[in-house]
Amino acid sequence: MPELPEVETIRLALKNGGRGAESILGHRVQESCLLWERTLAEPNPQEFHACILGQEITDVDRRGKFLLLRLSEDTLIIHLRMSGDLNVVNNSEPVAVHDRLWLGLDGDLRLAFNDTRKFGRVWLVADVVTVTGNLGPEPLGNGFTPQEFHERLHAHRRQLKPLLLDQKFIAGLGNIYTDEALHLAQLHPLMISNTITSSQAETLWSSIRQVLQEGIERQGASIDWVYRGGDFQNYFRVYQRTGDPCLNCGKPIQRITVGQRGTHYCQNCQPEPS
DNA sequence: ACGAGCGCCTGTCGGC
DNA sequence: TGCCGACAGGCGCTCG
Repeated sequence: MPELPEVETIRLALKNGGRGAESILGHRVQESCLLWERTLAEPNPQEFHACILGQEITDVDRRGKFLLLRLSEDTLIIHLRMSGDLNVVNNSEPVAVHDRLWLGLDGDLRLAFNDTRKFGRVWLVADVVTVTGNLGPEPLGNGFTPQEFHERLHAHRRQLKPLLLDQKFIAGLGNIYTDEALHLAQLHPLMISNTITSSQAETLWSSIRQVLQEGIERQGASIDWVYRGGDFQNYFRVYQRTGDPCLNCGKPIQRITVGQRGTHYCQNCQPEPS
């Protein structure tokens, strides 16, 4: 479910309070409970329990779609994958149906990792880079320039859509924001990356940043049965708008499958590559 | 180097 | 009503 803007929204809520809960900063882990074994990628459950007890949560960062909970000694890394979410509740509340891992914190709080589809993963590591080391540039970071982006596009000969979804190429984009960025840049999802001009690359660069910023400002998108509180879904240009009029030209939005992912675009505004 | 197919999981929705 | 397939915001793996 969550892409960069949704993960960022969750990060800010954990760090500063929000989404109906208080900040987890400064709280100490007093208890841990793993309810679905495969949720914990590293280390093993015994070591995880022994290591995390007593550590204080000092900060909450993000790298791509990974949440980084900085603890006194280690970092708790969380990837929400398709259906994951993090909830801060009073410890007296019952454990929720799809909670897979929860941490009891001092101050009567519980941080619960809820994940219906069980695709999410959690790591407790000393060195974050062992998990996030292969990620591409952070699209909203200062180091991400149009020139470097153009060079990176030309270093591959791949369709734009699967390339933008590749976290090693750029970190944080998922199916929604990729379709939105390509439509804003007026580039066809099947266009081959090394045929892009420098001005097209710059347009795509700014489109990616624009849709991600919009998503963050709207506190992410809420779709299906999972509700996040954001309302970016009301501002989609193409995603899940198959057959609806393009907001630019009025022609119906098309849906094709690219790399097993539903892909939405406008035939008129995003012409087929020759 | 690249794309296709599949596995991992649970839930919802539309068609019959 | 029930059943059944398609589909879902992700990603790692194998294979050709």
